[in-house]
Formats: sequence, structure tokens, C-alpha cells
Amino acid sequence: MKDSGEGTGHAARPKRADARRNKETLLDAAAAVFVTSGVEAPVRDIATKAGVGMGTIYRHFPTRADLIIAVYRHQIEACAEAGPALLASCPTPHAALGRWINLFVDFLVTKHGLAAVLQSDDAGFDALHAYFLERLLPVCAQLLEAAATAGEIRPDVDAYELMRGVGNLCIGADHDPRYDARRLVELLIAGLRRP
Amino acid sequence: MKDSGEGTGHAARPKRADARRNKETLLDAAAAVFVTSGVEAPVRDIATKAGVGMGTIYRHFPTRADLIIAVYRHQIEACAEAGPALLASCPTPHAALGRWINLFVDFLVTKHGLAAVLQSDDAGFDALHAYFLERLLPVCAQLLEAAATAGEIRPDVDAYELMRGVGNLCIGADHDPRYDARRLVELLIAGLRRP
DNA sequence: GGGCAAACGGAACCTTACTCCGATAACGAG
DNA sequence: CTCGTTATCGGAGTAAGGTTCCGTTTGCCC
Repeated sequence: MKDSGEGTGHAARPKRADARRNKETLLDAAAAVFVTSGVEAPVRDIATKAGVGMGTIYRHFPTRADLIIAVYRHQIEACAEAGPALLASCPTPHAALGRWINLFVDFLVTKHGLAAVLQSDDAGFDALHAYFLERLLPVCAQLLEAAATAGEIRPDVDAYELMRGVGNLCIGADHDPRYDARRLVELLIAGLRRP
Repeated sequence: MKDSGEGTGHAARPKRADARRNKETLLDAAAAVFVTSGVEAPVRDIATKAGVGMGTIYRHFPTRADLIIAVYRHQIEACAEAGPALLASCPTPHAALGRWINLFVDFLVTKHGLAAVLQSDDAGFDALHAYFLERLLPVCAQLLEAAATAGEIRPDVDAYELMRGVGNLCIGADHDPRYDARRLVELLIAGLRRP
């Protein structure tokens, strides 16, 4: 509690070099394992792949949600930022909504098991759930409202419900060639149109 | 192999009275536990509730899927049989389809965790998956075809995909007051209408 | 009542998530 | 460069649930 200066104002004191290195290594390893074994891969596998102990994983990412968020943060941010951009560049709000939902669906179906985990009621995934909502819900709501204002869709659609439904439709979309989540989501979006 | 009577023609040799009794007890206990703790409740809980040992559960129901099927068989059969009945009694095939899907959704959302398990890629649930498909897919296909023939919906809708999608939309519909699976399914069905 | 096969019960074992603590090594001061 | 402090490391330990196995019990048939 001296002049270490970890107070509110300054940049946090740089962490130890090995800690930073391990964090990066873990992110890479986790990303690789997620691709092959899904986001619910055993923690041990990730630790082994990264060549670190289990303690290290839990220190950097106390819950699995933290790890998943860290791995996919960039892509989620990109998706969030694409919303306003699409709204500006597409001819109609409805078109923008469709394109954006497509981005979201593409993201989910290519992440083995992520959609399932997103809807899990396991308390350990609350942080993940919250992050997705916090980041993407406003974007979705904005697109929905624009489309509703333009009179293209029924006005009583709740953004949360829609996101939840789209997420649900993406569950298990990999590993089942007979099931094409994109097509069903398109049907759902078609169902939004003003009756 | 003579009077045992387990041959093809006769009634299967009656099982021992205690075995039959235990099977019933297990079904009752499982149904009760499923209501309170969901279909993924610990096996031990069910055994305890039924007052039997673990071996007994696995002997009667080798996989969890077997147990779930046995518990809900009646309701699934009822749902399957309601299909043709609705088709006969409703003014239009589309109305029948809507009503039938509603039955299916009501069944799923009132069975804590069942929808999630239905889409699980866990090999242990293959039998459950197969049973649902075998029993309900033909019904759904019949309704879809009738509606398509009547020109009420687009003709390129696959029954498997639709059932899968509806099942997915039901995941987590309990324990989340902000999410109403029925409404989303209605939107999806609305999206089926001929463009 | 006696013999036999079916059924029972639950202890033992496996896998996975998560915690804890002694050992280690980075960083900064002298 | 050396040394002390301290954050970090690694893996053994704990807990919870699923599944199997086998000695014991019990219904059934004669």
C-alpha cells in the first residue's frame, strides 16, 4: 500500500512477463481446442495443449465463460460494430437486419457448441450470457426499431426474444447435415414481416 | 426354449412380479424427479426416490434415453395421434399444422430440460432422438404436405428441419420469463406462408 | 420345501470440474 | 550482480456424478 500506484488513475502496473505470455498461449490453445472439441472441451485438454498447469488456467480465466469471452471477443465486437454500418449501407433497415442476423448466425454455427452453451442455464455461464446481451442486444434493438419504424416488420418484436430465438436455432447446426440453421433463421425473419 | 414362450408368436414370458413393480415405481419416481429437477437429474436421486438401488435403474433402463422415452411415451403417442385428427377437424391444413405445432411446443416447454436433451449430440441420447423422429416426423410431414398442397405454405419446407427448429426454439423456455417460445414458434410458422 | 435363475442393492471405479499450497522464477533495489 | 519480495506456476487433492460389477436376495416352478 505504498507508492505502488495501482490506484485508480494510472495504467495498471504491467503484469509479469511470464504471466502475459501464458495468457496469450492459453488463448491460442483454447481457440485451437475449441475448434476441434467444442467450447466445452475438458479444461485439462486446454491446459495440456498450452503446456501449463491447471492452476494457471483458472488464475487467468476463473470461469469457462471468461475464457470463451476472451477467445471470441474480437469477433463479437466486430459483429456488434457491423450493425450500425449495415444500417447505413443497406437500402432498407430490413435488409440490414437480415444481413446482420446472418453475420450473427455465421459466427455461432462455426463455433462448435457455443450456441448451446449460450442458452445453458448453468450459472457458470452467466458472464458469457451477459456479455453477449450487453454487446449485441442494443445493436439488434436498433436494427429492429429502424425496421419497425420503416413499417417493414411488425412492431411488437422484442429484441431479446429474437436474439434468444436465433441463438437457439443455431444449436447443433454443425454435426447435422440435415439441419440448416441459416434457412430456419431466414424463415423466422420472414415471419417478422408486417402481416 | 419350449414353454418359456419367449418365442416370436406368444406374449413375452411374464417377468417376475417384483421386476414389474419396480419398473412402475421407477417410472413414477422418474416422472416426479423430472418435474422438479429436470430430465437430467442425477441417477442417484431417481434411485433414492424410488427406493431402489442403482443397479435396478440401469437394468430396466440401460440409458437415460430409455427412461425418458418410457416416462413420456404416452404423451408423445398422443401428440402423434393428434396430427391426423387435427387435419380432419380443422378448416384448413395450415390451421391444423399450427394447432399441432402448438401441442408439440406445449409438451416440450413443460418438460424441464427435455428440449435441450433432444438436441444434444451426446450419443447416449440417440435412442431418444430416434424415437421422437420416428413417431412425430411422419405426422409433421403429413401436415406440411397437406398445407403445401393446399397452397398455404411454401412447398420447400423440410419436416425434419422444421421439427428440429421448433424443438430448438423450446430450449430454455422455462426458467426465463423474458423468453416465450410459443411466440417465436408462431413467428416461424408465419414465415412458412407462401411468399 | 428346495433349487435355480432372475433381480436386487450398493460399493467401487472413472471421468471431469475446481481448489489449494509448496516450489519457482521474475522484477526491482542496492 | 546479488538478493529479497512476491506474483505466478504446476499438479496433487477434493467433490460430484455416471456406470459397472458381483455377492446376496427373492420370486417362481416343481
